[in-house]
Amino acid sequence: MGRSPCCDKVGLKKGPWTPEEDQKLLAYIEEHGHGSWRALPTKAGLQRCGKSCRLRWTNYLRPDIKRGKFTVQEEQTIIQLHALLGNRWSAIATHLPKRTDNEIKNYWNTHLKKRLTKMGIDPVSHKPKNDTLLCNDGQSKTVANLSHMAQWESARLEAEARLAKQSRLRCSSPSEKMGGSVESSSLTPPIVGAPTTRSCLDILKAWNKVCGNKHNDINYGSGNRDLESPTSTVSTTGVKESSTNFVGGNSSGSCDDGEECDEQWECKDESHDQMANSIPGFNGISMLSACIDDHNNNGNQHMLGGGGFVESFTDLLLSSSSGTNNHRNLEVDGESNVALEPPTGVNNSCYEDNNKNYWNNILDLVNSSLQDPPLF
DNA sequence: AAATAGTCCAACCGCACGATA
DNA sequence: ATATCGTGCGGTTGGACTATT
Repeated sequence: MGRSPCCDKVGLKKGPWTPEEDQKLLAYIEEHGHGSWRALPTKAGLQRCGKSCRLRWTNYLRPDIKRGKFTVQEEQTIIQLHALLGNRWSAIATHLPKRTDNEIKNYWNTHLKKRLTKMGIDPVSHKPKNDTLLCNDGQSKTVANLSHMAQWESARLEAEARLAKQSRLRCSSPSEKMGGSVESSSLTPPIVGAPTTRSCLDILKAWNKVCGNKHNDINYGSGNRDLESPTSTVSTTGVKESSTNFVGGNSSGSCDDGEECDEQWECKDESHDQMANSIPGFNGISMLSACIDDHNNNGNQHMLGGGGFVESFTDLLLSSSSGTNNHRNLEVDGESNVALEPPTGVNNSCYEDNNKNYWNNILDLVNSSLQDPPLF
């Protein structure tokens, strides 16, 4: 399959865009929509290739782009989603309204990656680099299970992104193509069940929930610590950012000293041992799915392998993000913290502890680092 | 004040993939 | 079935800006 050049390079301008060029592009798209990007430059009177125009539009000129500093919440979301999805910037961007994949990518590369590295966390695997903190077998198994989950969630997010794309393409009028309103933007497609920042965070909240509340008693000393601290307070900025439980409602303190962090990692080992001993053939997906299935209680999405798991998980997330929560014992908003009923017949606390501790530690470290300026 | 290093980010590049002829 | 087109995506670059020496 041959690949033709995106444009005739001769005589076309490259490099930074001038205000005049921006104006031309904006004016043209406002009036006609972008249509075929390849044909656009000629029609718009621009000495650029279509690709350059498209990039300029999607990354800079589009009206629904939020510029400026990333909030702590956005940072957390990026870290969490990156842990799930890896460098799938477009998928991550789908869950960060008004942010472009390019912007997120840049922010990751220039800020977050370095921050994690400095904290001794591998920004690729999101694992602490210091293996002595971990039980090797337990960690590898946990990560393997987690990886399966991430693959499913990744597939789901990609599907959502695809839907968003299709939805965007369906917009025929120029004004719609402009993404004139925030709600109809390509980043936040106006489709039922489409991802939003809210649902993104709920993924993590739900995971937090699904992966066990009993954990609180073990690791946080106080069983209702999440209750006490549903939000993350960032003292360096003086701004109290809302946050997810997932990232450790205890963001501002659990890792203030190394011992407590170590404690959590040690607990991970311990709980893994319990898991390994008590659940032969343990499988993270089946565990979570059983849990999800128990909550959905619809019986027809019985999971493994096919879309059942993904759909159930999605349903769970969507239901948890909706204002009215019809699922029993599932409340993910920080304000309420009703204990999640464990799946019947499954002792999953160990695995849950492993996963939750793992993710909580990452974000705890990030949060605590934010309060520790000398680190950065 | 000049040189150097570091940071940031817009823009480019090339590959991949779906749609279509 | 194949070739081509159009576009999206992730990786990388280069220049502007800022901080430090």
